[in-house]
Amino acid sequence: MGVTKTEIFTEQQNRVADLAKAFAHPARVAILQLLAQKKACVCGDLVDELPLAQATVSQHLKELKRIGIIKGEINPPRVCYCINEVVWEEARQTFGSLFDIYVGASTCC
Amino acid sequence: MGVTKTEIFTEQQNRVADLAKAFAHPARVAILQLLAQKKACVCGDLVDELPLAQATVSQHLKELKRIGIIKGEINPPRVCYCINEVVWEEARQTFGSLFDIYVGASTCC
DNA sequence: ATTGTTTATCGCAATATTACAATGAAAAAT
DNA sequence: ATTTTTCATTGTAATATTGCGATAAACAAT
Repeated sequence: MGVTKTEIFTEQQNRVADLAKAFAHPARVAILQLLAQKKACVCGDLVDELPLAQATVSQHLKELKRIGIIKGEINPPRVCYCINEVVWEEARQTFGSLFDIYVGASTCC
Repeated sequence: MGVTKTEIFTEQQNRVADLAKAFAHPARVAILQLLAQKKACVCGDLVDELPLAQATVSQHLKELKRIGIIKGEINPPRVCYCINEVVWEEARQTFGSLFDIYVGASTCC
């Protein structure tokens, strides 16, 4: 039905899924790469760097802000975006330990 | 339009997005955790472990196979699933270097 | 007050995803 | 041959996502 049954999974599983969603679209990967590569905040010129309409970029930014992995600081008339260091580290840790639960050496297949 | 413009992004960005999709739904996270925790392949009892219908689980498995992160070996009447070690490592590397491009210490925000 | 600049939001259209019942397919077991 | 078991696929329904034009909002500068 397009409706995910979040209530039947653990908090951790839902959080992993949400963090993964931040990277689950090439446009958002591109945005995050742009933000991560700069030391300073990127003030709005994301639209110029991406082959997408301003409304579309704004929507992806909104989703990234919902997840928490970026921050937006209003600096009228611009808005400056940057990586949220805390959540970025949370994501690094989360995926790090996730990948570590598989130790390799399957006995079959 | 619900249609991602894959052609306007790099191969790498599209691959990251695809790998992230494997983890972008709590049911798939649960499946991957189950498979990763076992040494041996899991032969079909995934449906019993998950609060989802058999058809739904099968659909998620199909998506994970498309991405390549799991393998399915037919062993009639069962099918044994396991992590694809190569792609699992690819994902680990991919996300590892992705998280490393951000060095922290933003000068603003 | 008006204009210009920048970003967010709304509304719409199209496609994608999620979920499941029902059915089909494939092979072992009876 | 029929039944049973297991998994995939099909069909259907509902919700989510993606994309963009148009518009609104917020503020600076004139």
